[in-house]
Amino acid sequence: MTAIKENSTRNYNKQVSATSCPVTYVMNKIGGHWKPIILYHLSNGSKRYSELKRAIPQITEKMLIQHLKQLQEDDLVLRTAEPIVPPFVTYSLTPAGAKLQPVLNAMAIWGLNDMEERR
Amino acid sequence: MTAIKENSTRNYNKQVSATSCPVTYVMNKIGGHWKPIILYHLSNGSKRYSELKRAIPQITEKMLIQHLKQLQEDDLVLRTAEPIVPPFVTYSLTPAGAKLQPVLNAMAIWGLNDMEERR
DNA sequence: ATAGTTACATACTTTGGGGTAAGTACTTGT
DNA sequence: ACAAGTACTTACCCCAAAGTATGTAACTAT
Repeated sequence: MTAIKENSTRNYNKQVSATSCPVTYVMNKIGGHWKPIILYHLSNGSKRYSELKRAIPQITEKMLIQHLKQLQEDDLVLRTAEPIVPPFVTYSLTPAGAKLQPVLNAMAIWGLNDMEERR
Repeated sequence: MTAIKENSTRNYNKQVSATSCPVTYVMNKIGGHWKPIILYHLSNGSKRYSELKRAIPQITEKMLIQHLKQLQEDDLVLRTAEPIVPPFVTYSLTPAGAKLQPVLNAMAIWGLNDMEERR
């Protein structure tokens, strides 16, 4: 999953910003084209991998699992796999992921309002 | 300021996400390593270019004006130049930029709480 | 036997954000 | 004459995120 070059200025600055600026810290967790959209779809209850895929048609499978993995690592999303075949894997929000909802809502409200005003 | 290739899938998806997902819309405006930090420093009142530069020592001048320009284009920040020499340019938050403050606060609060919990 | 389903994995390429370094115009202080 | 300050600009490079394409295991239904 894309190895990072630890000793680049870019990466260094990112670390610094993330630890010193809580807003950047949040954006590192929910940034990326698809993460907010994934979180949105999971906010209406847990979904299977294939359900998410169908719900977000433009996303490629690579991007979908990549972001799902990152969201798991950040403890925002929980993966539950039933050991049957064909596989049955569901994704749901963790408590931390659920606590993020008001923040996402606040952002969405500002965004919608701003889009409205600039029309 | 880094020309964009309009007809790339990447850029297309970004546009789509930004117009269909209000959260992504917001992140396009406040994303980037330095934008939240710049907005934070402006939230305590307007600042000169050189004051911002000194307040954020790690940022390069290129990044600083680049982000300031984008923030102006997004109508979050207002540039006021007095026609004297040496130049006297101040940056301040627009009403839209000020309205963003509660959102940034909500993000910061979640971020700080999350950082705390994972220690 | 073979086609389909599910949930991935992996190699390769592209590109846009970010960093480095240097230069500019205009004036004031020494 | 020249150094210093202010607010930029410009050319160039690097790399990590995103996209493209293809493959895989294990089982079921026809």
